[in-house]
Amino acid sequence: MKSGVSPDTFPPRGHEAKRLSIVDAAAAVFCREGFAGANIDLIAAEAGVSRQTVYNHHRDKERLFIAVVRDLTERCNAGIFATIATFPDQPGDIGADLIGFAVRLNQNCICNRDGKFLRKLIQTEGERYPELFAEWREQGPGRTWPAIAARFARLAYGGHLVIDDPDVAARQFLGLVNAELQTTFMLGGTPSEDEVVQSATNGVRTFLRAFGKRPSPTAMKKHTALANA
Amino acid sequence: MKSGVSPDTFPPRGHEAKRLSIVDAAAAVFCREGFAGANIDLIAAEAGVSRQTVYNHHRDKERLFIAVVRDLTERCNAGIFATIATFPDQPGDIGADLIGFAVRLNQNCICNRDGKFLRKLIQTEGERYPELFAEWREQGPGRTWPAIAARFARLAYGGHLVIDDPDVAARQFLGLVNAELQTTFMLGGTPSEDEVVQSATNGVRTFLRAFGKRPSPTAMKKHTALANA
DNA sequence: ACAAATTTAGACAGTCTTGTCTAAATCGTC
DNA sequence: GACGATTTAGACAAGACTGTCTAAATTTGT
Repeated sequence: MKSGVSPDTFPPRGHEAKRLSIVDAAAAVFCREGFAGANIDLIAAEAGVSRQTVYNHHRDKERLFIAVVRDLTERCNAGIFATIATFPDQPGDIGADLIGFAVRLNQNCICNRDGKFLRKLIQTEGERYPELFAEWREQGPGRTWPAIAARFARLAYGGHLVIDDPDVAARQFLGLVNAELQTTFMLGGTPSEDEVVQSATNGVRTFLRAFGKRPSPTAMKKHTALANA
Repeated sequence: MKSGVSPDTFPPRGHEAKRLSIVDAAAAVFCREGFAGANIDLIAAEAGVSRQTVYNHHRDKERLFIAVVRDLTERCNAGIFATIATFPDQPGDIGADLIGFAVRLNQNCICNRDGKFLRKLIQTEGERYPELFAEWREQGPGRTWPAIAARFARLAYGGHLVIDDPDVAARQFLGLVNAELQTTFMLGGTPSEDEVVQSATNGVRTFLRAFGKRPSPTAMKKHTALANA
């Protein structure tokens, strides 16, 4: 019974910071080296603590790994939902607004440190921990994709888009705005902001050609490329 | 100076089969366990040879790994180019033809054993061997994507599609027809044929809404969903 | 059937890693 | 300043893995 400021932390606090730095360092090392290649000594050194402290907070390597994935999933989900809250429900310029949303989603949730790490861990160790990653699937795409779909449904209901199946449209939106980043993602790289904007711009343009309300008269400079040779 | 039948293979042949089975087993184990977790004894056992034979063909673990990636890249590229040769240059029903092409590409090149293994190795170990995977990038996406783009350019030139930038269209085509398979790919799974067909069908429908010649009168049952409540 | 090359099984040294243990040092709080 | 809890450094046993070596067995071509 301490001063009651933080009700649910057994050890006082201040080394909760240590727990955090351990999980952070572990995420980085697990990503770089893979689960088997990750070295507890290295994690401890990178976290700035002794090896024993690592074993003190997390009983063994496997539990540490699970804590890392849980932590990343939680933070990434929070970021994604925060970004979904910025979805343009009543767009002015729907093209620019969707591009902005796509760029925010990429920069704040997918290309940032947490997103990059979580993606890599899922790809690398997903098959080794089926339940853990089933949990991620439910908590992650299982909740975020319908949330995005609901926003697109609302845009369609408001007459800004023509959409048959909002779930399909949401997945295709993500596929389109990330279409040019696939190779970079594959290799674990981080695309530059220019690349993100470029891919989002091209993706949204195509998305609106498919789902836009009509061939709206804004900026329709047609490059009818020699169609009748 | 042997009988000259196979000019560039030092050992006669017949244990070239062994070399193959070693590389094959190594691919499977490297994928399952990662580079650090892969065990040479296990690779030898899975290949049906002794450990010494593994060290005999490939000097050490790292060279074995490199041989695996080179081998997979080569075979996957061959498969992709073979499939690109079936691209519908003069489509009858362009929708059905593009769906067929997308399904072939997925089933024969991306979802098959080689494709799955190569993808996983790139994701898992890409950062550890920059030159090796730079080579893959050049030989793989660097050559296949322009080849697909050229086919789309031809369709546009023939008046079957309306495309500004064939490179962008090609990448977006791939993004769209794979939009519903992302989660499965992430976790290293193999989508069922139904899922592949479904994703391709939805993807091509959207692709043609964006790049199709016109709102062609075939099957336009509009679900105008309560737009004016 | 013979000879050369290849493969095999097993042992081996050296290295690395995990997880535990202990005693000293440090930190936070009263 | 003192007390309790936490952290630290280092040693340690047990096990796993790589890469080498040797001698016997097997395959291959002629």
